[in-house]
Amino acid sequence: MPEIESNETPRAEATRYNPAEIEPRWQARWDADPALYAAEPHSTGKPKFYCLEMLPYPSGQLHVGHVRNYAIGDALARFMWMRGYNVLHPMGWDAFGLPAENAALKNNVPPREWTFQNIAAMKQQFARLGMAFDWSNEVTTCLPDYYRWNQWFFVKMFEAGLAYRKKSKVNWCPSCATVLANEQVVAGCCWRHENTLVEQRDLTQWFLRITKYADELLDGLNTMPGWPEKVRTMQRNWIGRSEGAHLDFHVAGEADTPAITVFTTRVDTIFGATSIQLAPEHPLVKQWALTDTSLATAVDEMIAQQKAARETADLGNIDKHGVSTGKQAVNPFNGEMLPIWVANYILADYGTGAIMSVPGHDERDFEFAQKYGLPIKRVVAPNLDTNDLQLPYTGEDEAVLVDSGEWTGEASLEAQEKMARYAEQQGFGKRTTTYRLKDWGVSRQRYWGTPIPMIHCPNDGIVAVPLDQLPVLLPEKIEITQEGGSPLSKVPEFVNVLCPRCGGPARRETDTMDTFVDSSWYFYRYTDAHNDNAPFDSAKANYWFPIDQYIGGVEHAILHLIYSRFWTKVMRDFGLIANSEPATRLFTQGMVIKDGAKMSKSKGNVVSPDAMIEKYGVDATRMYSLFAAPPDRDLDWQEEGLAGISRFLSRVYRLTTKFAPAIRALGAQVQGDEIAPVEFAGRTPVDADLLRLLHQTIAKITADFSGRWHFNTSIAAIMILANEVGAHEAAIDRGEVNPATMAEVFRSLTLLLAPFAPFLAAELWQQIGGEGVLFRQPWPVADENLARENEIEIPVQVNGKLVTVLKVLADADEEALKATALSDEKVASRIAGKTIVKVIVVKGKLVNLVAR
RNA sequence: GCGGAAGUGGCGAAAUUGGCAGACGCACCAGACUUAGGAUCUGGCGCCGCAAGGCGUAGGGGUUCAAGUCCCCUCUUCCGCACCA
Repeated sequence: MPEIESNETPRAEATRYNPAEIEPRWQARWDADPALYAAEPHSTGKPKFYCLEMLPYPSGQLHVGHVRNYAIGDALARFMWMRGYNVLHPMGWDAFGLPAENAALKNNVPPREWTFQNIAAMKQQFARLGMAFDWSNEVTTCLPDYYRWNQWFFVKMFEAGLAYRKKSKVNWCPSCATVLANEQVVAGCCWRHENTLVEQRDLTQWFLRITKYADELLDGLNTMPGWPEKVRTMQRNWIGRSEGAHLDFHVAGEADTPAITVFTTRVDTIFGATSIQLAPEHPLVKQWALTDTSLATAVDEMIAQQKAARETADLGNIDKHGVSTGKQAVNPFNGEMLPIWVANYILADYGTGAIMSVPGHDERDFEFAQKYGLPIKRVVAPNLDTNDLQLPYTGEDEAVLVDSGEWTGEASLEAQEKMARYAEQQGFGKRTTTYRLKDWGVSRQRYWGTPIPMIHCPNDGIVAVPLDQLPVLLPEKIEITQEGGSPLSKVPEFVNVLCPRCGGPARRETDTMDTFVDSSWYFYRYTDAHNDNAPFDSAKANYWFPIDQYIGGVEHAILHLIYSRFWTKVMRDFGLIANSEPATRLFTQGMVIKDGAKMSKSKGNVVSPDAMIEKYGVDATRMYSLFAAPPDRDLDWQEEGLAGISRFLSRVYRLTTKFAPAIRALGAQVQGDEIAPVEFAGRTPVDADLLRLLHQTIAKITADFSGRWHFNTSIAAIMILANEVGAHEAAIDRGEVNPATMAEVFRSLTLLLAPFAPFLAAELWQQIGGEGVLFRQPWPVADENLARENEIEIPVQVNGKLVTVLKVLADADEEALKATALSDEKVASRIAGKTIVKVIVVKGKLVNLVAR
């Protein structure tokens, strides 16, 4: 029983909205029926709808951002059920990762135990929040029955040449004590440690050949209108395709030295090249530095300075400087001698780490040439007669070549193609495409991740663990320490194995996989999570895929969302699935902020959903997260607003429960969707008003779900409807409303509320005598005839300024509107003494009189 | 620097196509009920003005009978990328 305050009247008790009593009661009922939200067999003939929210990391606590994310997805899933779809709405845990190891260090609890405790706690929270998840295909990525398929994919990729090992410069986070992928470096710092600068280390690591799919990943973006343009743009920029050419410049007088290959997108400007610039890390620079101590010193300084700049996260603003090597290279197009320099603005890991410097037509080269007095030539101009052209001029679309030998007069864009072709014919060049995207480094020197299923054999080299020997289990007994290096390397029984090929002693790979591997394909596993023979059954995946709606934070625009697109393409090429893209529609919800700032423990502005739930209930908390802002925008959490939602729900509760006995008494009339038809003639004006607004509201909310997802206005519309019902409360009391109208209004109001306030809606559904599970009831259908207004208000303007608002019949034609407007007193006084030169009448919209 | 999004009352926001700017909610003000109110209900609430009326969607210009919405310029904020040749 609800707690009753000492001096409240019994009547108040009976009508009081008490979510603390209602919500746990319904939660218990739903928990007792695990099949409630389960997807149906594929044979039902219903259209399928795969509704997916990004799975959480089991930190142990849901925050209000989660509540918002899952409130959006849950509302959509419930709506789609009510619209008759077969909905898949699963959930799981992105359960590998560093926090579990940190917790182990701090609290001396094994990562596995910590993780499962957190999962249990968060699952409770999900249940308390009334999230309609189908747990029958729960995925927990740290369990062997999941990660064995990571290993399976890894071996398959290794066999297909998509997973490989190489030594390279990698990002190293000292706080994580592990390597990071390029995608995990944000502004020079670790994505998990905003203040920890990432170091560069030379290590041998495993990579996945995502660059093989660079073109497809890029071009596919054009076929994905259901993804936000922002995300597609970010991915385009990240992939960074540039078409250009490699050109070889021979070093003058050094026949034994290999030619310097530069990458350029502007072959057409080669007659304007006045130097060659090498990255400090370029192999030739290293070679020359061996015999040139001043060069060596200068280059070392440059590298040190770059490192320092990286530490202030100020790499882009570093002053350009360089040093001449004293060598010269030959321009293959005209034989000119170009001095070879080393410059700090040349990136070693983009293109070839060497460029031809064209100061006349590149801003960076211009800045550098000015500083060091290198010649600046003009070889491209908007037209042949341009003499006073300001350099650098970087245009190319409508530009022509000047002072470029036999190429003079060619259009810039055509010359790029022709000159590259010429270079190919002459053997000193090749047309090339360069990408910013690099292969995905997946090795992590950590414990709590998927063991990479590879074996290092002294005889056979690198050997994959045979598929039938998977999974390679992560050892349970391990001491987590803060020392560097892979923790697994300190577990002899893990490391020491026999080579699967020769049977001799060998060593297991001790690195684990990046946790983004886990999340790259988890949503396929949801379609068949208990499969012991394959990652999933293709028929099942092909039924559900692509995901119809994917919902998550924009922070994954590049990381997870590019990796999972890559993984999808790989699985397609392996013949496992038919789709090339994982999700038809992607929705990125805004952040939840507080007092204008991102919530963080250090700022002390974190809002706990538990506290909100305790005070206002789940329904109010969920509904507020949808009401306070459109879901794609940032939401500033204001508790006062939540109180407002709570008041609204109380009003709905009071009104509905007040009339519930009468509605129940109508008995069969309210069953299913069999509402007794309300005859036009027998309807009172109040009936007509209520039904009109009801059907307008149904139409609006239905449109919101299929369109812009502005649930803030959907909820506002429900409030307007409820307020209108409340305004007619006395009329209903007096019997001025047809009981069938009242029944329809309350019944539909409850159904409309179901996606947003599931607990209250379920309670009210029961109270008004609704049968069956609320979320499987058909969504109400708007009746255009009932929704139609017969009288509307039309603004009348004179010279574009509002003069009055007239009530007219909705179907009044233009002549009638004009006549009504002209006969109005206010209008007449406004146009007195003037001549009407023009009358603009927009039927159903307005009348504007132009008078002089 | 480049790319993207945005800028509307005291606050969160609304305004599918150019057509009554500020729906809905918060806060606030007044009143009712009340021993009491951080409950509930009623009314008010962009700014200036007693009013009539005027002004008003970051600022400036333009197109139009009509502009928050379309075009040009400027400013500010947030996000992403950041020497990508």
